[in-house]
Amino acid sequence: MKESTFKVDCSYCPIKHRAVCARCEPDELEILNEIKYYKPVAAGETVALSGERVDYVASVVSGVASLSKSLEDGRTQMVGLVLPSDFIGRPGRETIAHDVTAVTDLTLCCFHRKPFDKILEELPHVRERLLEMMFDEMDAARDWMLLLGRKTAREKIASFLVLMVNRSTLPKELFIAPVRVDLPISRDAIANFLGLTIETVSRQLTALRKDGIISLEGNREVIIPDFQALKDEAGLSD
Amino acid sequence: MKESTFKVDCSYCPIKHRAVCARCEPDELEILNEIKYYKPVAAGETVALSGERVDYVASVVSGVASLSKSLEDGRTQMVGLVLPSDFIGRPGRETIAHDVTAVTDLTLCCFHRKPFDKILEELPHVRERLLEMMFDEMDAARDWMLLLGRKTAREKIASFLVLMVNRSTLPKELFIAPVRVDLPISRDAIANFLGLTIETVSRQLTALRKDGIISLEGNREVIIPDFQALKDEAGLSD
DNA sequence: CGCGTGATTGAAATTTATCAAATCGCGTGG
DNA sequence: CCACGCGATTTGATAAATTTCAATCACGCG
Repeated sequence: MKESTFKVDCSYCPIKHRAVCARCEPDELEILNEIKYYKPVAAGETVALSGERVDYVASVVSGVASLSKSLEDGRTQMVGLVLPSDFIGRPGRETIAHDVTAVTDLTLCCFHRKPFDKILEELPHVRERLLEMMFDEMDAARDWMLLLGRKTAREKIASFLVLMVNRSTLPKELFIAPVRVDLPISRDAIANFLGLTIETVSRQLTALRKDGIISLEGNREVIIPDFQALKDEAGLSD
Repeated sequence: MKESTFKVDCSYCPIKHRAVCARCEPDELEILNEIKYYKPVAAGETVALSGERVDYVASVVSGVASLSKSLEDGRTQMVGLVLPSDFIGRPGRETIAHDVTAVTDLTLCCFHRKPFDKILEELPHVRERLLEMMFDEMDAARDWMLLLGRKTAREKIASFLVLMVNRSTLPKELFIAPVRVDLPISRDAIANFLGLTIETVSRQLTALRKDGIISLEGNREVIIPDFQALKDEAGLSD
């Protein structure tokens, strides 16, 4: 695989305030800048497979990726939804334990593993920010476990929609009903996210529509007339 | 809450090789030692509730604790099983997002939040080790999500038993069949761990027993004549 | 305009939960 | 040392939720 890679000035970076480099001083940024390279990935492409050796870690600059794990018979569960500014990879370890797939077209800001490991030792602000991001991810994972283990199909769908709204809509926009969300992933991916089948996802979406909680426009757009009503369906905690 | 707290010399610490302080130099240990205090917690007691302010973080020295989250109607999902050497709490944040309960009698090695936050900034080896532990926890959480979202009840039980064996048995002991494990938690806790009901847990244990995969001795002891056979039931990946 | 992929709908099967009752394990007091 | 009692566990019958299998529908594209 020899795709075109390139480099872009950090000062224009859309994720500079939230990514792993967010806390860096200019001189630290310069050091990171030297080892970084951009890498585009087309939607649907596999970034890495479970067990594979990956010689870089990366920040997602734009696009959506998914992390997933599978059983031998093909059942798969998404275990991470990776949005812009999120970090991919594990410093200090060569292999990964899950598949990474580009859900949409993706731009990665990659760092070769070796130099990045060294940077982690030398730049406290990177290590600090990475630790904080891991804690946030852990909190999200725990919410997700509650969803997977205990929520009903309807609650799962509602929770998912609430999550999508929270991630894509500015807080103040929530006061102007109705809210619109664009789903970044297919029904199949939603099913893998929620531990359901495609059919159940579809059925629950129509059920919510028939109950007036949402309306659907095309396959990827959801309109929510009353966000609170949707949250009530989600079993709270989101 | 005014329990007896006390302090113990780090050199006798049973978890010194795996805890958050594992990488510390003697002088770093000394700094940690100054702010630490031991705290015993009785089995069944609540260590902290979701949303509560907690003014310390801690390592588990001995015993087992659980992290769990609940929906308003009482459905509960365990989101973490905390064993000796594991770390509890989130530096840099005052409140926690899940309940923490002592499953067995517990000894905690606590650090007041404020000084610990400062130590995180000053002692690179603590920060480094904590980051590594978080990555491990994240990996475990992702395996757990696959289990919750996609495994059948039987596979969940088998996976749980495999996990218990791996955590409590030395690798070389696995070659000497049969393997014995002591379950650290009740059926109810197992159900909360696996996203099942008590009844299903009980039924699947009986089913595995009838199929000759395990045998049960009392309520807390499991004997596994053929560990590989059990792993086969777990759907691998564990 | 037909094809193909993704989504929806329907009917039946399966898994797991729920409700109810019996039994077990174990510590306690006689 | 043993009967008693209580909580934990197991077992049974039934109900509910979700999956599975099958068919149809919708829409973008060549």
